[in-house]
Amino acid sequence: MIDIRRILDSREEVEKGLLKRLSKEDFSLDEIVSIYEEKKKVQLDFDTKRAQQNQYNDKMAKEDKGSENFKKLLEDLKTKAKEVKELEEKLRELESKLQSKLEVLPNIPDEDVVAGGKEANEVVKMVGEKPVFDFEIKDHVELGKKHDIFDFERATKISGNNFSMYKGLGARLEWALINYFISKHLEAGYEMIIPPNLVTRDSAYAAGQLPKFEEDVYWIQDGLCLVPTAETVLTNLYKDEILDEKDLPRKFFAYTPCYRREAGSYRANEKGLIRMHQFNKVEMYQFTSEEQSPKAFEELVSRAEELVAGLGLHYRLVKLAAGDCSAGAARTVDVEIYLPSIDQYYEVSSVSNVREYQSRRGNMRYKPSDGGKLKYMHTLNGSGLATSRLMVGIIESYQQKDGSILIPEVLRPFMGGVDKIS
RNA sequence: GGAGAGGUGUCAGAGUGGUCGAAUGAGACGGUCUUGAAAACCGUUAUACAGGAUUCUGUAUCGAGGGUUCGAAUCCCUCCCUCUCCGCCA
Repeated sequence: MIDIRRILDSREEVEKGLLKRLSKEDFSLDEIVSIYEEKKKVQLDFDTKRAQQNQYNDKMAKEDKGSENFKKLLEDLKTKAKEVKELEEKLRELESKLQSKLEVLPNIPDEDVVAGGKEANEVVKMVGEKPVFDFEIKDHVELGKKHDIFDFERATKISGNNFSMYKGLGARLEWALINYFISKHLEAGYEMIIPPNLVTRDSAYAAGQLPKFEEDVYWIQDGLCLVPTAETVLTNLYKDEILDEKDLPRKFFAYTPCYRREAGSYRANEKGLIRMHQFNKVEMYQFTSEEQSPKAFEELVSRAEELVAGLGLHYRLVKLAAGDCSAGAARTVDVEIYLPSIDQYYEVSSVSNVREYQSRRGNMRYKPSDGGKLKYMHTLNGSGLATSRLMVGIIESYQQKDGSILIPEVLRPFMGGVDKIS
C-alpha cells in the first residue's frame, strides 16, 4: 500500500511513477486526496464533539445518580451522544473508502525503472553463450521419455492436465538441485525455514497482489489457500511485529512446492515442465531497514545469479519495465536461462524490492537505532531458485550426442556421485 | 469432534459499568550514590491520527468485529487464537 502522506506531499511524483505502469483512467489521485480531506474534516469534528461528551461524562461520574442535576445532564448527553455516533459512523465509512482506494494502487516504481510492459524490458547482462551442438538436439520431453526420468502421462492420469512426476534419476536430479540451493544459502548465512503450505486468506492478502491473485491460487476448504510461492508465507513472518533496527537485516530462505492455477496462461511452445500447476521452489527473503534495502536487492540478484552460474548454464539478467513488475514491486530483475529446444530465455528467478508496500499492509515495523519514530521495514524477495525450468535447461543443454545427459558438477555430490544419465 | 478455562502495556499480573491509557512487580533506559560494579533511591518507559507547533492539546486503541448504555477493559452477540481434559487420526 502506498503511504497517503506520500501522495499528499509529492502528488506529481507519485502520479508520474504510477503512470509508468497504469494508464490515466485506472486511478485518480484527486479522488483519493479529496476523500482524505473530507475524512480529516469529519475527524476533527468528531474529535471535538467527542471531547465535549467525555467532559460531560466525567461530570456525571461525580454526580449523585438520583439528583436533579444528573437527570438534566443525562438529557443533554443523550442528544450529544447521538450526534457523536453519527459522526463516528461517517468517519468509519470514509476511512474504509480511503483504504479501498489506496490498497488497489500498485507500488510506485523506482526512478530508474522504465515505463511500459514486457516489450520495454531491458536485458542488462548476458553470461555465457548459447550451447553449440554438432548433432540434432532433442527437447527435454523426448529425453525424459528416453531415460524414464519423468512421467507426464501418469501424472496427468492421476491429477489432470499440466501436472508432472519425476522418477528415478529425474527425481534425484530435482532433489539435488534443491539441496544445492540449500547448501549455498546456508553458506551465505541465510536461515532455513520449512513453512506451512497452506495459508489463511489474511496472510494471502498481506502478501498479495489482490484483485488478480484471487483466481491464480487454489482455494480450498476452511478459507485456506495453497501457497503459490513461499513468499506468501515469508512475508507474514513478522506481521504485526516490531523489530529493533540492530536485528536487521533478517535473511531467510524456504523450500515449498508452489501451486498455481495458471488459468489461461498456456502457450503452444510451453510443453513439458515449463509451466505447471505445481513446481518446486526455494525462495529467498529479506527484511531490511530503509537504508539496507538497495544493497539487499543487489545481494539477492547476485545470489540467484551465482546459483545459475554454478550450474554452468547460459543466462541473462532482465530488468523489468514498470508494467511487467508485480504490483508490490518497486523494481524487479529476472534471471532467465536459455532453453535450447525452443531457442528462448525463460525466467528461473525473479528478484524484487517491494520496499514498504507489503510491510504497510502487514504492519511490520522496526525501531530505529537512533530512537526515532517507528518505521516500516523493507521487504525483498527472490527465487533461489525455481527448479522445473532449470531441469529443462540442464537436460537440454547437457545432452550428448549419444542421448545421455551430463550432470553438472555441483550437483554430483548431492546425487551420490552420479555424473551422467544414460 | 466433545467439555472446560482464558486472551489486558516489553514481560508477569491486578482491574466486573464512570475518577482507567489502565494498579503493582519485573525488565530496559537516564540520574544520585560508588574508585568501578552490585545494592538502594529518584525519574522515564506504547502506538496511530488530528489540531496548535518551543515545552502542548484532543481522539482512538485492554484478541478482532458488532451491540447495549449518557458512559464499556468491565455487560451482550459473532468470530479468531491459546491452554487443559476426553475422543479420533497419525
